[in-house]
Amino acid sequence: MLTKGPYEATITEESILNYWLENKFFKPEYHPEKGLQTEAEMRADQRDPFTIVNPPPNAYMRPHIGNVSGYAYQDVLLRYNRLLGKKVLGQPGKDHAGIQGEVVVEKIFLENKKKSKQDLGREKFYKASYAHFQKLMPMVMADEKRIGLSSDYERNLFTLDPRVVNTILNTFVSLYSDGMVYKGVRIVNWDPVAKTTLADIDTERVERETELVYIKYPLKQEIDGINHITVATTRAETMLGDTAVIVNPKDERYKKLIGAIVVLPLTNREIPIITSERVESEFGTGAVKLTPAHSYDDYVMMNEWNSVAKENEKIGYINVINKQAKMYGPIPERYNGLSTEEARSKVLVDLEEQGLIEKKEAHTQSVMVGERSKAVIEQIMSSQWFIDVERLKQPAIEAVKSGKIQIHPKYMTKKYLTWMENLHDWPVSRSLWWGYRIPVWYKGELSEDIDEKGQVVETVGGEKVENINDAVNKGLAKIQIDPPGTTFAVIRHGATEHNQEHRLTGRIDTPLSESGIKECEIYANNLQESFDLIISSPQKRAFQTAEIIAAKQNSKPNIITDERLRERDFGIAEGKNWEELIAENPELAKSNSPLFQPELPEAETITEVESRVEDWIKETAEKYTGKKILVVTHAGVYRVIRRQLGGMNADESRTDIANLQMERYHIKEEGWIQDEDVFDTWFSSGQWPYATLRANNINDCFFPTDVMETGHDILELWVSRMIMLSLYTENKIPFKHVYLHGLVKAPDGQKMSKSKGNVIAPEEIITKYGADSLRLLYVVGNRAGSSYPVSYEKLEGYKRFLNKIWNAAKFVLSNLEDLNIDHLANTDIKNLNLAETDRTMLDHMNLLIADTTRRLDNFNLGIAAQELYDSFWHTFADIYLEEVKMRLYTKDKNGNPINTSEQEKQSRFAAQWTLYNCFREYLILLHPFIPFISERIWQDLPKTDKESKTIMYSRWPQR
RNA sequence: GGGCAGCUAGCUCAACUGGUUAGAGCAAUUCGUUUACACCGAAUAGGCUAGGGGUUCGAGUCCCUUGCUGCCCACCA
Repeated sequence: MLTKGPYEATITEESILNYWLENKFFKPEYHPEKGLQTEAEMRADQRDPFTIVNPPPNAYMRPHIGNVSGYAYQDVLLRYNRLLGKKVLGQPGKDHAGIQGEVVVEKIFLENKKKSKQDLGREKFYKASYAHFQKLMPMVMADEKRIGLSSDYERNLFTLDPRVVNTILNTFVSLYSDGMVYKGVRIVNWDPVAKTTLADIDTERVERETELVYIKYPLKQEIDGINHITVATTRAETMLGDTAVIVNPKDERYKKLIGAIVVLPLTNREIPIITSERVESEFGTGAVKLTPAHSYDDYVMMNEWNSVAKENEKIGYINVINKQAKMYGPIPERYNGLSTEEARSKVLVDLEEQGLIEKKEAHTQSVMVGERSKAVIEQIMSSQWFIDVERLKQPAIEAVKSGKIQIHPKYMTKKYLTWMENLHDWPVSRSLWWGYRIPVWYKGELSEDIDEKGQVVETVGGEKVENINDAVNKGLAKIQIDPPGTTFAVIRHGATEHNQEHRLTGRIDTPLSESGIKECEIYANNLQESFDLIISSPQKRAFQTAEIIAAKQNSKPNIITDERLRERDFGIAEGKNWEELIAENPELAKSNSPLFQPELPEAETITEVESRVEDWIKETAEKYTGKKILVVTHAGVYRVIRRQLGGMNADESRTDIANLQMERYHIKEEGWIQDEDVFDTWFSSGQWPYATLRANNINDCFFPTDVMETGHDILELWVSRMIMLSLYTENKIPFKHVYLHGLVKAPDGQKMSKSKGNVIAPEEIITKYGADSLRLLYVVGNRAGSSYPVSYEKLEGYKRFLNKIWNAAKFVLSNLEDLNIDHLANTDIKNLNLAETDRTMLDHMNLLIADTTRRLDNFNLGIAAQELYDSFWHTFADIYLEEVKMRLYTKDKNGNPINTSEQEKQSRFAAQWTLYNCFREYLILLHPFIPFISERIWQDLPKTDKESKTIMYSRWPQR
């Protein structure tokens, strides 16, 4: 029974959550009538799918109240669609968080173990970080559960999970083979302390007092009595790398100097005067020294100039600062090796001596520093991996323009399109250890140097390479998932039934069972690897398996059979020879086992099998060096092969799809070194929707997904990438709708941030007001895209609303106690003696159902929730319940029986009927928003046998 | 500098494609109530929807314009 007194949200919610989890209601396998199905049954289940891939939160820290808000919106949609009768999947995940993740973990190691990442070494650091993240993930997941997010936690995935690796890396390899990946020299933000390149987002700006120095650059030839041009700079030392002086083409003062040659002081290099609209004539002298290698703006201006300039007028860059932030390259010897500050002073002294300094003035400059290291960022030229987005962006623009993907709120569409249309090539490499290491292998060490002209050059094993294609062509680089060498991927044939009978007949050529074929097909569909060759046992089932897989391979590999892979004795499957097996189980000898059929080869001992398999491996590895081979055989030989390969000091990895396990063994070729960089996190999270579903082998039933729900702040960074990569890899849109929520602000309206110390933990709110109240705060009256502050007044109000529902439930249930629920369910509305107030209530209900449905369908969650709130409280509770009371009571104040006449009884029944139906519908309508309390009351609501035991799988009311 | 959004009751926000008298919560004032709920109910007050102009039978909503506020992008060498 519902307890008397105020509603105890926290206690109730915890037990309801356990009830849901224990019954596996969050799994798409759960069916309202059939209960929990197997994965195969779920796959065959004809209900419409509905999928939301949850944006993966950072796994290293517990989310704050704003991070959790998204789950509330996602869950409203998940639960609503479940009530509509769909097969619903919420796919959760946790993010490794790139640079932030690396910094956080390193700090912890430094504090706890007094070891830096260099002390640990790359491999150990990665493993330790992985373990650390695995430990933290359940904590982050606990918060997701607590807010009620009804995602399938058993399918939760970490972004670096081995099951998603192949998908992510494969995309890069295939982008490369489609000519959409290149390595190019580009200006980067280099953090000389952290020794890494930084994305702009990982930097911040600080104000610094400095001096703006006016320097005279002499002209080679005097023009109209002018013999120099004066530039203003705060970074005099970079003049050693100047390649032009740039002025605004409209600036009258310099018009006649455009195209003139300047002799750069100190180095005596000759550089031209060129133009750019970007130069502001009012600042300094209106003439700017151009150092494309060390200033992002200059770099941009160089590219712009070069894109329109004639071939002989193009300018280049000269890199004069190295990765230690020291002066380096084609510069006078006396500056070599100085820090930038030392060089600046020295340059100024030298210029002063030559009388080239016109004046100095104080200037406030904002300099870029690393967000974590606080070190001054040097912009330098470096070779980076890029993805050419030209061919990716058009389909992604089209998908949104055509309305195949809809963005809510609609005005954000423009934000997306503007960003996409201005999108430039995407630099995807990051100098980190924590992430997907770029699958490129070099024959010898890759090194990046500055040559005598200040140009970035790369060498592989000491040999200079022009670009990555050049390196590949020369055999110095390979772009592939596995390390160079021969790869054996081993699976056994696809039969699952292993009853005794099957095993006994299995050794002769029986075909795959129906379920075996199905299993193989699922496997082949979900296999994210391509093979050069398939080698199969000549036995039927193995060969069939090989054929099914080969048919799904884009590389169309040949299948060859090898007699040595034949399994001759089922006994070795158990690791025993047949004699031992019969000794254990004498019944076998009496059976019709083909084991005793004379036409078959003799059974072997394990040693014999091992020796023939060993021969085969050696021969194959030699014959097919550098290939990737899939080996398909029967279970016993399969095990022997694995054992043998495992003993060959080879790298191992394993994937399981359906009931089939694949183990890969790389027999590495000596001398190959993998690229040191990892991918930008957006490269992996940009593949998250299909990468997760593939890893769980359910891409075929749940992709494309229905809704991507996330904060509007990462529309460009994340959503755009998912659309591009999905259209490229899957040739499908990743989702049909994008719902962008606003950001939750602190109670004072300020942005919530750790540094401001105004971060609120969800736990804090939930223990005080309940998860349902918090969900209402997120949803009620808020519209997509708009930010809103945390309001304790509102939370208080929503807590009271829950209490109102609780008490209304007590009233309704206590007045239905004498009711036969089957009788009520079978009573037609026409036979009821409805009062005016009943009809008004029922009409109101019809309207409410229609409104709520329409609003949820249109993603107007805030209005839907608002109307439900108002309707329940002010129409149902305040008006209808009050009006109906006197008809329901069976005793007056003094305990005397009332409502005893036949007419009164009929009226009472009509009231009960209306009360029951409306209340029941309210619970369902409210359930997506406040799942806990609605479920708790549902448990006590009288129900017919046909009705779902959990409100999660009840039916959305139809009108 | 470019783009986007916002400006509505004292405060925080709604009003879905133009359509009754612009609504909630909190705060305020008055009254009531104990067979669901004092974590309640009823009522009152509070608005030239930032200013100005336009389109329309009709504008918070569409167009123009001015002024603030916030966010994103590009940023002074």
